[in-house]
Amino acid sequence: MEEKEISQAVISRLPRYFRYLSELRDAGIERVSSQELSDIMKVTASQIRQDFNNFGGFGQQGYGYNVEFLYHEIGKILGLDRTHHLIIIGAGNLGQALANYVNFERRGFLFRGLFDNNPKLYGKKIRGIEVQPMENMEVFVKENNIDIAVLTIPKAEAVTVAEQLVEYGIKGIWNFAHVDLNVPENIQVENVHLSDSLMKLSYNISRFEIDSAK
Amino acid sequence: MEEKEISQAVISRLPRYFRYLSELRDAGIERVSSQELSDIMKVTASQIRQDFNNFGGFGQQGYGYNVEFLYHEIGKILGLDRTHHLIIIGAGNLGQALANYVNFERRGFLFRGLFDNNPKLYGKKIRGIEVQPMENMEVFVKENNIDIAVLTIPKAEAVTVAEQLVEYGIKGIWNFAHVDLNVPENIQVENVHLSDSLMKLSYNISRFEIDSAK
DNA sequence: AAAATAATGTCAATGAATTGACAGAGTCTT
DNA sequence: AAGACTCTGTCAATTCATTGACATTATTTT
Repeated sequence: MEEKEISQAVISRLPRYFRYLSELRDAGIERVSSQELSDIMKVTASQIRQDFNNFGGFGQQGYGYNVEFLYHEIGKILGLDRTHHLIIIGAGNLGQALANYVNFERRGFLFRGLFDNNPKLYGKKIRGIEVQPMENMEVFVKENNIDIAVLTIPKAEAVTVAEQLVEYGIKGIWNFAHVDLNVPENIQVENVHLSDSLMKLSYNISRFEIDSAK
Repeated sequence: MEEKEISQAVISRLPRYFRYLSELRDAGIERVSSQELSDIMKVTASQIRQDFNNFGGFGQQGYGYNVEFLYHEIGKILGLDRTHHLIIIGAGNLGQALANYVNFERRGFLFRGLFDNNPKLYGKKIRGIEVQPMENMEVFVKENNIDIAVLTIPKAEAVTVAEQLVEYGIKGIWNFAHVDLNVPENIQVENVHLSDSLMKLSYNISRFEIDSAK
């Protein structure tokens, strides 16, 4: 079983394929060709075939791809066939918003715990789950088989807390703190730097105005 | 004035440079070489020089870069020297969380309005700003010189609302709805697809486990 | 059942992004 | 003020990603 490393460029496109396939599926469509997908998604058919082929042949010549099958295969590749247990560290506005976001459960991401170091929040319930002090994290992570931690705390604390979580045995961190975490290679980090994203938007707005002034 | 198109790959890195420069600046550091930045940021010195050079020479041979100057230049490139007026459409948990996020103001992104179509929310105040019905959007956008709309509404509505906003004269959309918007070329869209991000994390966790089992 | 059609999987070509190398400009030391 | 040193800006080389082309295999039609 030869394994070639798959680039993050490809991985980044998978969720989008997954989303479109889910829509086709809901619409009751059974088969789809790379050309059809290409038209809908506005990417080249070649790229679609190339991307899918990284994981082996999901299609059939002369037929195309079976929507249901492809949908499930991509789901499996993305690890959506298994259940993840996640905790949220930081029960501020963003932490609470994420805790309330029910859709993640549909994909197997189960919200299990919510932590903060503000005593005023202790005991407050979100979707049935109480805010706990951060001292409880260690025991909670170990006893509840938590694999993902969502960091929605200020950057000053984020680096230290991340290191602790790694010690407790977490496997991945979804990082909303505006700082680069310092964790071992074997721990996966996915950053959501909202202000970076907003700055990119700002750049593109400015650039467009400059360009069109010419 | 020759203008070469700058790739989004470069743009995506600018906010991170900006962040590190801001930290160096706060630490009172006056100058920095591409090699030093390289060590701190874990990217190649060559890339740093290449990136900065897209916008003209900010450094000096034998000296390096002046932190303060570089910080401001990058800020200008990102359009942070001007003020943006933004409204948030969708006063649910995420919309409220973003509305409460004060740090954006520091960078010139001023939160001006909050809209929803749930009457129960009308009049609710966040940071002094009342939730308004979405029918008010058109007049509000035009009268208040709004250039950025933040979409935190369900995907079913997002596409239509985005089209309306474009008509009203918005220049950029920060899209948190899990759908691809359909807007003209001259309107900038920056997507924040949280579930895509979570799926990527999931993939990387799964992949690492598979890899290390070998 | 054969011919025509459709569409994948894959190889090759192109294009984009990153890295490496170094000449030359500027700084620092003595 | 001269020489040693530093570090950028930039060109070239390399690596990575995307696109194009097509042989092959399956499907559909007649």
